[in-house]
Amino acid sequence: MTSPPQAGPSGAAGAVGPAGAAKLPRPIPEATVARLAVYLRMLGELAEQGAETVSSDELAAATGVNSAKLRKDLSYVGSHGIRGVGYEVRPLLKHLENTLGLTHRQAVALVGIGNLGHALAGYGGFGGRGFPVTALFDVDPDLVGIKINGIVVEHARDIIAVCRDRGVTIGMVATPGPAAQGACDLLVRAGVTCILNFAPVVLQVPEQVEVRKVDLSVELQILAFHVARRHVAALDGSGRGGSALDGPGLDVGIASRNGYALHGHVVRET
Amino acid sequence: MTSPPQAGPSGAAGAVGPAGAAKLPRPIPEATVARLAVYLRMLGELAEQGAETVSSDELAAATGVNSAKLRKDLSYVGSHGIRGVGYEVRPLLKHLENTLGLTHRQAVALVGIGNLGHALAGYGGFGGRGFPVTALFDVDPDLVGIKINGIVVEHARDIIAVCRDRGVTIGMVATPGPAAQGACDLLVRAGVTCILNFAPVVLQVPEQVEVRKVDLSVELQILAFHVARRHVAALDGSGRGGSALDGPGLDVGIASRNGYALHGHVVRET
DNA sequence: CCATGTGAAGGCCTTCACAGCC
DNA sequence: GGCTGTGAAGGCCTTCACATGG
Repeated sequence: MTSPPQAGPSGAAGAVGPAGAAKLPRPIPEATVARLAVYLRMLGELAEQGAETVSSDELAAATGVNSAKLRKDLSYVGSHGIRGVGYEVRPLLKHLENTLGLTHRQAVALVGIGNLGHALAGYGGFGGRGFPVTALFDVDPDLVGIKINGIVVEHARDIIAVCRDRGVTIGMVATPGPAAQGACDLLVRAGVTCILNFAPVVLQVPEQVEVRKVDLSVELQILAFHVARRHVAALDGSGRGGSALDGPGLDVGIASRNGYALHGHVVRET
Repeated sequence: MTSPPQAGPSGAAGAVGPAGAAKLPRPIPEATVARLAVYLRMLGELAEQGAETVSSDELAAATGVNSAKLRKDLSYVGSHGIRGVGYEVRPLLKHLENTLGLTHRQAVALVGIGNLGHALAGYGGFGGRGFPVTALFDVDPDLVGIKINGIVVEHARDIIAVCRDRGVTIGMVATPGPAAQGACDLLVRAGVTCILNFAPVVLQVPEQVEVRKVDLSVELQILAFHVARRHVAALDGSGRGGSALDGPGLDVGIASRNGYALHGHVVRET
């Protein structure tokens, strides 16, 4: 046993210099990596709108983070902002794509074509963002052989061969709970080192495999807790003292800071 | 600012819990709440297997966390384990259900019956866990009127009336990005205070509304980063595959080891 | 001037280690 | 003896505040 406690980022080794490499840039905090992807998307929208530059305040407001945090995040990737101006949209966009490893398309395999799996297979947003779903697997004879978005569903027993053949680098597990570990094992044996797990179980994986978990029931239960908490708080009748955050005088509301020109963006389904 | 740029990931103000009640001496950390739901599920499985008690080591291993963390988590909810033995499965299960506010079923509304929305609507796991999907909405005339799992899809213009009528307390937004804010606004006007957002945008909400975000593209991009990192590490520093663009000789490292991001990448507000 | 970049401070969370109890 | 419960220590991360520089 002793698999790393996976919960998002697993982790055992912090230092990324295994052998003798002497160069230590600044490691990028995990929390920062997650936000970089969000900045990236917003930068894409800004670029489509023709924006040349953005300030940290603008980009931070649009992505829902503190502007100091955004600047610090960008500093981790060696940002090149222009003082007094902001960041150049397109260069920054390219730079983040590089940092996140989005220079090459990553073939994705999906195991489990049930309710959720079917939706994931049909979701166009992945391919458009450089993550083409390249292989589909299930064990149900009624599913094996059908096509979804032009991809044939194959039997899960062929995971290893097919994934190797197509160069799959990322696996998604959307099977029922009891089947998830088996699917995961096959993906790992196929050489997949990053897995997105939708099944409600904790996957056991070798140390070098990264697992992230998306658990919809847990999300709802967390919200339920807050519903209950609100209910209790409401009985307390505390009248929310307005003391606005100590923001330096930018109390203008949403419109001015959030350009709201989301339209014109590629329509995707989620 | 009255509609604050959404706070950082999962940890702005950790204080969560009843203010005046004498029962819980300490507020429950947000991170703990998220894990309680995971413990709860595992306890359910253990109960089905007929287990009477579990030790913190066992439960921790099964849910992928450190056992000390688990004990501390349970201490926040005032647990009463038995020293030398462990925790009684069923009483603990009931206690966690109580704490998470799962004593009443929470009616859920889902806006956006596209690819993912359709899957969510048909996903049986919610109802079974106390979150019956009670209302479905879309604007597409081809969808309005059809039934999914016995629920009729209604037009999004009726969100306010229908949600109020059916006592919806939790909303899920699975629309395309540009439509998400509008859907969110209607839910809020209907009195919904907790929203699970699958759309790739940052929702602007009043302060008392809680939003959690599930962003599948971001999840994949985070994994892509780890693929790239592994690739670099595997090359042992000798050469970096011709990715020209970046500034300093940064080779991507990663800092954190402890699972902050639990399931999915999640944004909390309030 | 204005916005970036960053040391420093503070907060939340995790982990350790052991006292306490069954 | 075994396991829970918890103070204390340490780590990451966020936030502040201001020096820096176009």
